[in-house]
Amino acid sequence: MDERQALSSFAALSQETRLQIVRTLVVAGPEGMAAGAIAEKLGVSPSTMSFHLKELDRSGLIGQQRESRSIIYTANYDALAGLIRFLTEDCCAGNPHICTPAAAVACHSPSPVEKKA
Amino acid sequence: MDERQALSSFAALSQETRLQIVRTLVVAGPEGMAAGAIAEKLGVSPSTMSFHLKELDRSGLIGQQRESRSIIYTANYDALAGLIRFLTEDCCAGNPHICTPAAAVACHSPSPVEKKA
DNA sequence: TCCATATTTCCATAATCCTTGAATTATAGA
DNA sequence: TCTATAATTCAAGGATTATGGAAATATGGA
Repeated sequence: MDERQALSSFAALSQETRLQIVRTLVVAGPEGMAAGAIAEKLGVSPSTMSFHLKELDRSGLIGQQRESRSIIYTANYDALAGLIRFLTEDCCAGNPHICTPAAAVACHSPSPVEKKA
Repeated sequence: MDERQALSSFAALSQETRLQIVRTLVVAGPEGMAAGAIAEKLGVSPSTMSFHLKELDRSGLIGQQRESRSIIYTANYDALAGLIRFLTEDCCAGNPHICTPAAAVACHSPSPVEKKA
C-alpha cells in the first residue's frame, strides 16, 4: 500500500457513517450486504449511503457487485490488512529500537484475537 | 481505544502533511523534534504547522513539551499501537473465521519487521 | 409494455477543513 | 528593559465534504 492509498483509506475511515459501514460489512462477511440493507441498518438516506459507499469504493476498502436489482457491497479484507500493515510499518519497521513496550505489543505479540480466545 | 478516538485518529492521519509529521516524529524517536524543525523539514509555514500539530495533539497521536523557547513534539507510540489494535480488531476479532488469508497474515503472522530482518 | 424495486446521480445548502498573513504570547540574552 | 527567537492564535478566504430531495438508470416481473 502506497501513501496515496493510505491517505485515502484513512480519510474513508474518518467519517462515522463510513466506519460503521466497514464494520457492518466486515461482520457481514464474504456474502456482503445490499446498499439498501446497510442504509436501513444504519438509518441514513439512500443518497447519503450511496455517497459514502462510493467514497469507500474509491478508497478500495470495499468492493461491489450487482446481484439482480441490488448492488452487494463487501469488505475488502486485503485492503484492510494492507492498511494495518502500513500503519504497523510506520510505527515500528524503520526503527524497532525506539518502540515503546506498548508499540512492541502491537507489532510483535500474538493478536488480541488469540489473547481473547 | 474507543470509536470516537479512532475516528479522530483516522481524520488526523488522512491529511498528507499530518501523516508526514507523524512519520517524521516516529523516526525522530523519543527525543522528538521542535515545531520549527518539522516545519522546515516539511516545507510548510509556521502557522500551518501549528494548525496541524494541534490537530494531531487533540487526537492524541503526538505529545508536546516546552523546552526553552522551543516546543518539542513527540510521537505517541501507545496511541499508534492502540489505533493498530482497533483496526486489527475491527478486521478480525469479531469474526476470525471470515478472515481471508491476507487478513489472517496481518492478524496472526510475525510482523513485517521480523520478516524483513 | 408498464410498473415496482434498488440504487445512483444531480443539485443546492450547510458545515468543516486548509492555508496564509498579521497580531499575540512566551522565553532567553544583552 | 529592549530585542530576537520560537510558537501560537486570530481572522478571512477558498476548497472540500456531507446531507437530503428530486430526477435518472437498471433490473425483474405481470
